[in-house]
Amino acid sequence: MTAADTPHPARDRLLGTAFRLFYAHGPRGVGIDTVIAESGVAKATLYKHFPRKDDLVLAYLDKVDQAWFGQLRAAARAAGDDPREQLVGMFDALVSACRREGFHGCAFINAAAETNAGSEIHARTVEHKAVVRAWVVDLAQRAGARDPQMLARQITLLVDGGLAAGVLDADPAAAEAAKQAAGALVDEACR
Amino acid sequence: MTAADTPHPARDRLLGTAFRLFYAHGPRGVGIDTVIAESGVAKATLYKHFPRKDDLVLAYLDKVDQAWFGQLRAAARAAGDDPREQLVGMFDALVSACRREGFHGCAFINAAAETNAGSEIHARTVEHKAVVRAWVVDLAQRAGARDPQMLARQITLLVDGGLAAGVLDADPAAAEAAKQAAGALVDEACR
DNA sequence: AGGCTAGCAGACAGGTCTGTCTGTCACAAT
DNA sequence: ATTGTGACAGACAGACCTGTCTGCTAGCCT
Repeated sequence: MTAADTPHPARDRLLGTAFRLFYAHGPRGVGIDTVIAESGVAKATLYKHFPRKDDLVLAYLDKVDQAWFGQLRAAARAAGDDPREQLVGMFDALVSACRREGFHGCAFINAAAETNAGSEIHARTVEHKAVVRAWVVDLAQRAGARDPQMLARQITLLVDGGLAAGVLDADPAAAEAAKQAAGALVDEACR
Repeated sequence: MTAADTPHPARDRLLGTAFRLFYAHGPRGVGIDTVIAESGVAKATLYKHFPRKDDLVLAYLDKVDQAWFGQLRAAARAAGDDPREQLVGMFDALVSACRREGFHGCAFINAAAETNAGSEIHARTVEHKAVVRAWVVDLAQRAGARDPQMLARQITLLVDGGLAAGVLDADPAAAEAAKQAAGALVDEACR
């Protein structure tokens, strides 16, 4: 077993390190030199896989998207089959995220905050939020909400608020409050 | 009338320019050279008033705090004397903020996103959010909420969510959804 | 055996950033 | 009139950041 485990071990190491560092300090707060030093990869190798730093940032955001969206769906699924329960249950992902060591809010919002609107990073963030909201709209429809668009917006607002609060102090109480609010709003919208 | 209008005209010009630039691009995205060029102030003058760049950033955040908190209170007051109405009315500040040209989310969250936890800027942000929440807790108490702490947290979550969404697309629909959600939560909490 | 690919190591250029320092000017108050 | 102060102008050092380039090593496939 030499190095055929994955097609590109160095690439994976880079992405893993970038994930950790970018999330902790923000993409702009981490230099390329730090990434290569901590991942033990040569600079030329990095630039072969990711020609510009932004390409690495975008790959990082894709990784975050998969991870976070996955957690959200898993938490919803764990709440049962009723879409109404799922809309509330997804907040368990927020609660556990707040408890996780090193939680620092939403990687997308943090990244978007330090880029000019119109950048690729900005666009990718908007896209991510749109995908999540579309999923919530679907849940809201199946839950029988009178105005699924409105309910979905309110739910995602609560999620984003909880994530934003997490940049400051990762207080699980805020996440619990969001969950309770979601419950009330879902009841209201389906009554 | 020479230059005795204000004690320090250059300082005011610096702060005004910093406010505009820091809010648009994030403190880390704006160099000192840009600030002095756009405000027409000498570098030495800047460093006399603000020994470190962070001091300028903190002064900027104080300015934001006054402005935003003022808008929030004004919107609440405009909604009438009933604390219940005020809890909902404050969201009009969010709605108009979203409509304003160049709206770019919450300056505090954006600033905090690009600093390591533990920095002065981070602390100032936490403080700001605590002050706002304390004010909302007071309103919730006077509104007769069963659990004022909980309601206040939910209201501030919605505000922060709306502000965070504003980093991406300043959609007034999100702010309106937040306002409606606040109404439902207030009703629920005071029933 | 020979060539190809992936990767390591590190120098280098060109730019930008913060913060310091020197020197000059204008005005106001003593 | 002289002295002090607030401000302007800009050079400078030292650090850091991105992205390029040159060499070298080791395994794999033909």
